[in-house]
Amino acid sequence: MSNAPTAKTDLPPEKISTEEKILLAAKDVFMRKGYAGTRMQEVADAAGINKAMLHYYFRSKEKLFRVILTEATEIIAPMLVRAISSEKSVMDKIEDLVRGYIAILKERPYLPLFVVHELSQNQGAFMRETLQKDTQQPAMLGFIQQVIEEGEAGTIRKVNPLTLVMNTMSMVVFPYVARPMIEVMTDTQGITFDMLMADRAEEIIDFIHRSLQP
Amino acid sequence: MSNAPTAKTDLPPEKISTEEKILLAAKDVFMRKGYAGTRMQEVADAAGINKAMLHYYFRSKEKLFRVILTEATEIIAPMLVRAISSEKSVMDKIEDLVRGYIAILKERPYLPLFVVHELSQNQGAFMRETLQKDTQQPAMLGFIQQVIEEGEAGTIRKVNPLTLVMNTMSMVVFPYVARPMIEVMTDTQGITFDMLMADRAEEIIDFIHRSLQP
DNA sequence: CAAAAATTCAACCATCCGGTTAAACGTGAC
DNA sequence: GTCACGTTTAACCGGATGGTTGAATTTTTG
Repeated sequence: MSNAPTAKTDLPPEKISTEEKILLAAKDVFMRKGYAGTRMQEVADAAGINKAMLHYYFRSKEKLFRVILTEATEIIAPMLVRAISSEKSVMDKIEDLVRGYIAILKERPYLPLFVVHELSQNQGAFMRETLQKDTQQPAMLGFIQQVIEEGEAGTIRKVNPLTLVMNTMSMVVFPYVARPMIEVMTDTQGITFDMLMADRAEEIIDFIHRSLQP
Repeated sequence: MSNAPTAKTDLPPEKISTEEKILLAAKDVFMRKGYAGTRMQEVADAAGINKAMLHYYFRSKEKLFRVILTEATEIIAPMLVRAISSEKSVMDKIEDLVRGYIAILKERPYLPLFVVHELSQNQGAFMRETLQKDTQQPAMLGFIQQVIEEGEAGTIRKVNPLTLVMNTMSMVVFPYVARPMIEVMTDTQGITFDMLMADRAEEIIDFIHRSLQP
């Protein structure tokens, strides 16, 4: 699982290692099909290699899956923490949070559904601890405190901090989770998902901003 | 797949037919594990019957699954349509929508994640058409029109109707989809999911109400 | 009650699937 | 060249899994 082969994959510009090909293919298939729905053969085909190679680089389906899921969760939690750890006002932090997440989700639309689905299975059990550490930092407590303080100072209205965070995350993430359903409901009307999402960040920010008026 | 057996399942109060036992068990297992993650043996065990019975009543795993998924989607779409088909104001319809959905979700917390996950697989392809019919009724167009009219009349502020619906649905449904993650993030702080959800309906209504002020 | 129909079960089958093996291939070091 | 090492492949293995069968049992019907 270590050396970089130079093998026959000699696309002149990029020499992408077998290990990387596997990782890329596995990410794609696992994200779309989930752990249970993924067949090792399909990953091998997607990577353009033999099935045995998967077991050569990663010892088992579960090991390979863990790499992918860990990578996925390492994108989610830090983004939240980063946004609320700055020195800005509550509303500015919310703006950073909304814009940051939506930018990430535009690149990785399958990510939330994947993480949530696997976390609800025993498959995801192993990363609960990691996720807890990431999200239970002083940053979160500090933000909760800040929401209360600004509420009392009158910068924003008094609001339950957890409700605020939950509402924000809901509006940002849910459309990507519900994407298959949204597409079913709109695609006969000439509306594409991307059209709906084009100004989503600003719409959400406006919605929250109005709702936080003192 | 028709007659009601009186068999040995003689629990004095309720005589629940084998077919119903299967349906109940299948609902439970499919909802938690998804199609790919479900084993017919597990369904049989959960129903307290032999595996061959499943194939006697429903011919295959897929047939059984379709019954469950169809049932699930027949809960979701009509609720939306019903709420927005009344003669009430926009804000009152939103209130009905929020309270109605949350009542349903408290009974069936796995439902959204299940539907969305399967819909994103080819497994769910067969019911796209059904879902389209349900959600593209005149009711939706009427509601969109009403939001625009009330915006011009000044009852509420001018707002993109689709954004309003999407924000509402997001805040209502997302916590149930993200439940595994929310529980990971809060369970060390003595906060339970039910505590978070206790006043959720009223919090959402308040949030939307404030955001719709002209 | 006896024949017919519906229901239940244990055992079995074919296929799929994750994983293994052993041999072949390529490449860099000496 | 050739030895050693990392890499690749085809063939194979055993267990899990969806599905089948035929006989036994129970319920319904005349």
